[in-house]
Amino acid sequence: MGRAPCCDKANVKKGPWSAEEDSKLKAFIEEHGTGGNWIALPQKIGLKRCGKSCRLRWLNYLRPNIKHGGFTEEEDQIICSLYISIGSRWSIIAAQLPGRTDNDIKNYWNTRLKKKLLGKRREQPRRPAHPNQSNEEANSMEVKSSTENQTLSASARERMQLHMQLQGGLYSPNLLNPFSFYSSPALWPKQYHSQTQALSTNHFAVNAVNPIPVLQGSTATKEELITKSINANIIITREDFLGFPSSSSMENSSSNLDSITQGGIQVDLQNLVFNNYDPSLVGHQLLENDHLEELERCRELYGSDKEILSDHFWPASNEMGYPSDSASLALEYPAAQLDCVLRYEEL
DNA sequence: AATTGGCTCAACCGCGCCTGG
DNA sequence: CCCAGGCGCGGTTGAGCCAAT
Repeated sequence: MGRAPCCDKANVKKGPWSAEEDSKLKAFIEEHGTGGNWIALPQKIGLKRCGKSCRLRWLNYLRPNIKHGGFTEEEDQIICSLYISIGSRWSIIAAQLPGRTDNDIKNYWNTRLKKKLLGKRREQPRRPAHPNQSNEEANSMEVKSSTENQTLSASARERMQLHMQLQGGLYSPNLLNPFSFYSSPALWPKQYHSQTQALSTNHFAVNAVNPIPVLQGSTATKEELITKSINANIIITREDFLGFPSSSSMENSSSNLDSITQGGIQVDLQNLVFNNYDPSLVGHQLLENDHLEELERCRELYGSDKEILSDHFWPASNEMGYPSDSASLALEYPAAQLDCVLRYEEL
């Protein structure tokens, strides 16, 4: 048995809203509010519309201070960075862009921004991964890579592709690394600056000995945690976030630290989202020296097999509750596998 | 001038999550 | 604990517009 429909579909008007319907809905909500029940709202106003349709119309079009079109370069960068970090969580992305709706951002991404970013890639040959590798070899690797990517979801492929492209610096100097946005306060929207104090003290206990009780004690929803973690990644250092420096970050210069912390942010975020945050496992273990040695041995033994590499360089996936097989790992954590491959290519 | 194909975006749909009884 | 109703989200659709042919 299927779910009961939210309204009487036969007696409900569908399609574009008329000016009269708009003004009725707007006037009512401005005077009385939604009353906490969208389903009952259309009857109260005398509109032959589904409650969900009213909600959508209000949120996406009639609500005050809504902006349509005219996305700025800064907004492009925020959308791109967040999409790479968290994927198509449009409502969370929209929450970072005042006046923008999730629907608007989703449409903008699907119709323009994605093409703007990914389109550039086709225009240029891939940069060889090794100094002695020809462009032809690099391009043939890309074809192989795109075949392998068939096992990933469309979204995962897209994010990997974007990540790789931006690593190559083909779009904007500000996005040489997609997370350069996070480490560049000049690019942050204004509200981040005002939120800094509240977020760092209320939710992540800067320099706390152990951040876990803070997270566990939080009453925030999963979505709020994601949003806050994004903000937290922007406004506090990894050291602040963990309460202690990771072994990797202690050993590295600031330039190295950037790539380490920025890559690790994705891991941190996933841990947080999936409620299995374990500071002992955070810190991009593949960058530890012993793993680098193991990576080199692996390269000699297996060549460039991505699956094997990700198996070797995500050894703690079981303990952390991640999927144990690399296909699932790649599907759910494309950034993790991508990092394995990118790191391999650097060697 | 007519046709066609691509693009945009408002709106719809289905489903998972949350909450209150 | 269970269930029903409502909410909110992400994916998809299709009408309208516009440029190219």
